Amino acid sequence: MNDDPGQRDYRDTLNLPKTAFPMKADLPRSEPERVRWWRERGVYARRLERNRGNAPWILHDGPPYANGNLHMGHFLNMVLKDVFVKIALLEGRWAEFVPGWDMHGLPIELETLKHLKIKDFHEIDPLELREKCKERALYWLGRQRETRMRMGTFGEYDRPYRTIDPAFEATIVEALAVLAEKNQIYKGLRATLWCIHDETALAEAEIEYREKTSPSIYVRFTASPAQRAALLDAFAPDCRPELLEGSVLRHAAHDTRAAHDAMGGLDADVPVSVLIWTTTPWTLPANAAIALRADAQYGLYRYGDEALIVADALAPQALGTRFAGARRIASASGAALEGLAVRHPFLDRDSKIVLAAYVDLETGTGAVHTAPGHGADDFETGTAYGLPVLNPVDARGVFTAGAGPYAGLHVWKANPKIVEDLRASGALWEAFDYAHSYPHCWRCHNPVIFRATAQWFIAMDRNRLRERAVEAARAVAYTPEWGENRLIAMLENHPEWCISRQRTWGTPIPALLCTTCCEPVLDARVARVAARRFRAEGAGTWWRDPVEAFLPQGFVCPSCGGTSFEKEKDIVDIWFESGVTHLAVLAENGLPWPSDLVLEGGDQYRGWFRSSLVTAVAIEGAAPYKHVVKNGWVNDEQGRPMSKSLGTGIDAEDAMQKWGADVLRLWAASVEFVNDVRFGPHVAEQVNRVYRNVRNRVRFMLGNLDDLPADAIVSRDRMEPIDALACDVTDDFVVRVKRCYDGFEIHGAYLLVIDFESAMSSFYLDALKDPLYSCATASPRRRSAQSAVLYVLQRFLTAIAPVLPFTAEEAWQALPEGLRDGCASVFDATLAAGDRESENAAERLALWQRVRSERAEIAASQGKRDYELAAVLKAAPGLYERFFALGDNLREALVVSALTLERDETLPEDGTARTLSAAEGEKCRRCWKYLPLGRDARHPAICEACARIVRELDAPSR
RNA sequence: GGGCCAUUAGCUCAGUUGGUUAGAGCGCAUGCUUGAUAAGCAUGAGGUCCCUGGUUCGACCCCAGGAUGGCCCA
Repeated sequence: MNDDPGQRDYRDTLNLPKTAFPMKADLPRSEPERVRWWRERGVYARRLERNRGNAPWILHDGPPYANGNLHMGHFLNMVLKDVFVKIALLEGRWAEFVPGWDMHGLPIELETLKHLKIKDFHEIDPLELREKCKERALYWLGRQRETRMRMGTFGEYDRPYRTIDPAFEATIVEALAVLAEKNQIYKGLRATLWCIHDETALAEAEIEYREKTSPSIYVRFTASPAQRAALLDAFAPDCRPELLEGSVLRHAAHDTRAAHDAMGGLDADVPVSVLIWTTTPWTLPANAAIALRADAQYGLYRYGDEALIVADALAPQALGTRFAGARRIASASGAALEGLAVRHPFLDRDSKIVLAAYVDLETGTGAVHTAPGHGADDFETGTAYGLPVLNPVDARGVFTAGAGPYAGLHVWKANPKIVEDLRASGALWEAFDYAHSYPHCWRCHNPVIFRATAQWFIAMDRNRLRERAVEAARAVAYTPEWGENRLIAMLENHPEWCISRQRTWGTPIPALLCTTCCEPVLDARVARVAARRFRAEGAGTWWRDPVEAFLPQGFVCPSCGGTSFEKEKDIVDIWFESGVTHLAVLAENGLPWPSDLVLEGGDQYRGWFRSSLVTAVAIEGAAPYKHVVKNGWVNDEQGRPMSKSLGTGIDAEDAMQKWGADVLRLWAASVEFVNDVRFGPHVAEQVNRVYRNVRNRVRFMLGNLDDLPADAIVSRDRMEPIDALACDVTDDFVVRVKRCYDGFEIHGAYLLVIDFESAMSSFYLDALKDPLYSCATASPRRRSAQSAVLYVLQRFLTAIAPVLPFTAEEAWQALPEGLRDGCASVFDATLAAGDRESENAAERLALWQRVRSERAEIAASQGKRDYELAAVLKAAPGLYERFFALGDNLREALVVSALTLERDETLPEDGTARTLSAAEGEKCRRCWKYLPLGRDARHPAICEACARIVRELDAPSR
């Protein structure tokens, strides 16, 4: 210890920050503890209970699929949902959140089969397979549930909804009953997307498009002699003069006789063919027609010893190198050729010439090979023209006897064989490999085929369902706004919804087959019996119990009156299951219907947003949600999609282990989530630094509140002017953050938070260090400052709590108990600005800004800094009054040792002028300001104010 | 091939109805501080606002075409 009073170290007489809130967060370790802490205390449940009775606000969870670990895409979506739920809770609304899981379906069934090392699912008893699938789904649900809670999300995790619950399965079947009653569901033969690997029909939402190389072939469909004559009759000779001989013909161009003359070179032995293009040779056995476009011009092209019919627009492309040697001798519109026919290239069958709107003039020949059994468009054309629906392919993709010489061959193996045969027979014009995007099964990733089978469909065009769905969609709000058009396009452009699947792991469609008349029966009464049984004992009863158990008293076949039935084996599409969560979850929990918000990735416009809307409109007559918010895709740091197969996917659990959930949650706020976003180690590190910023500033505030007794808190109207201003600024911050939150603008709130805390730190808190450190502990100046810091911190923590729940709670718990406003958790607090009169608020904020900019000017001045300076500040009259009212707070805020404020009428309105000079006196060893020192001989190195404080402290305690 | 979305500093993003010198945070460089210290403060460098045309007195902003990336659809 130094006895020289001039050398005394006054550090221990200051009020330096002190807090248990560590600078280093160690989130990966502390967060799981906090999750338990919240659960043990029932923080979410308590807050929800307190809000019950207030206005409800329900975010309805679209169920993630219970298969595999959660990745950053899940993280983004789940955290965003949680942020909105927490905002609503903090604003006092009844925001019960029931998380859910989609647990039936092919991926789990396939994974389970793989697990059991079973190749063909027909080999295992359905009930046994279902039991195994259930175990598997529950396993994944358990893991995902843990991960989801680890993210810091709140919700009813003890009673999530699960599509495998008996009550849920019953709801699904009840929904089918209602649809059956409303005549909204039917079984029909249609060309549906079919996976030959998984042996089931697929919905459009289960398709992904990938690159595939297919044989691209141009094939002649040659006319028989009689067909040839009819075709030539329909053609008019080309009237371009350079191709015609003699003006007479030009004038008689539309006379068929003249036409024949013009085609005089076409001897009877010159074959005439329609040239078609296809990339699916295997569908040729099912060809029934060739579709042309009514308004397109088709030319009859003479090449060598044959004549070919192709669309003029495509002739150069279709005829390729041989186009130059071809001569166009006649033309006809597509419409003129309707109803004619040519021969199938290898089967004893005609192929009829028909018209279809979808024939394009971009690729191919303008003459489209049409097989109603193997294409959706083809099927419609077939229906319109009464063409046979040929489907010579079985469930595994093997040709049946109907395919003639190709029976027994797998479709993909048949492709080269058919091409080879066509070449041998001379029907092939051209063949090459063609890379294009082709539909694949999104479960097994194999290419799918179109195959006509009998399936159950939701009839979109009965009862105006499609139109009503569009109308309902128009009544919904969207973020982004173009989501409305997107969703409506999905409703309008899609055919009937195929809801049946030929698998085991799902909810059975309670349909019967009448053994008398062989008609399928889906009857609401039967479905309701099934629903009752499902509710009581699960859907397994459909496989376990005899058909009689599902027949209502006196049930007979509606078609023939028969009384003998078999159960159908189809299960329902999982999109239908998740599409009725609004019925199973909202109603069953006593929550309002429709929900206020749904929030999913953009792929759900075609998925859950659509399926939910369709079932809701069909059953309830309205949309099941009020607002649709879409979040973007999570790509890697180069903007490329993350993919499991490329190993670029990032597991949410791993990321949380590395950076902590709060850092990642801050990332979610730092990006514009509506757009596609990027994530990777560099991005995470950047956000991590921002996080540390926030954390340290919170820590600083906590450090200065450690000794503030609750009864020393100064109310806002008795605070010093600058402190009251800080509260005003904080109120403004809260109001603006709330406005962002209420508009789902998390990123906007993030920007406000960054702006607010950095301004607070560099301006207010920085200037406040002197009063906080060097004023007497319990002095009015210091208590006022502390009270403002408390006010700022409480609001700040409440405002960031939705995004940074772990950190906000940790900081809240680090507050001295008396300073928590009676809130045991930050989630007991209310997100609201103070109730102070907002009168003159704008003026007060302007004053704050004005002081800030004066401070910035002084800080930027070269040479001297901080307390080395004394300032003379001249201000125009109006401003002078406002500055004057701040008293010594103005000097503090400008961080100078001395300030002279002068009124100057010559300055323009609101103008100021500064004169800076070296402060007189010497640096006080205690407060570091430059002041006259040594008035107290016992403390020669400190200023008078400090000396007074030190004397007080040095005095023997009473 | 079609529809939609995005493109502003190395990174994440602001940019009000078209109007002087396009901003913030992080990073980087330099300095200060060592009583927020693996922190805090200040200053600075860094931009062909994706490109090309057009409208306009004036365009990051409006229009047209194109490029790149993403999603969805065929």
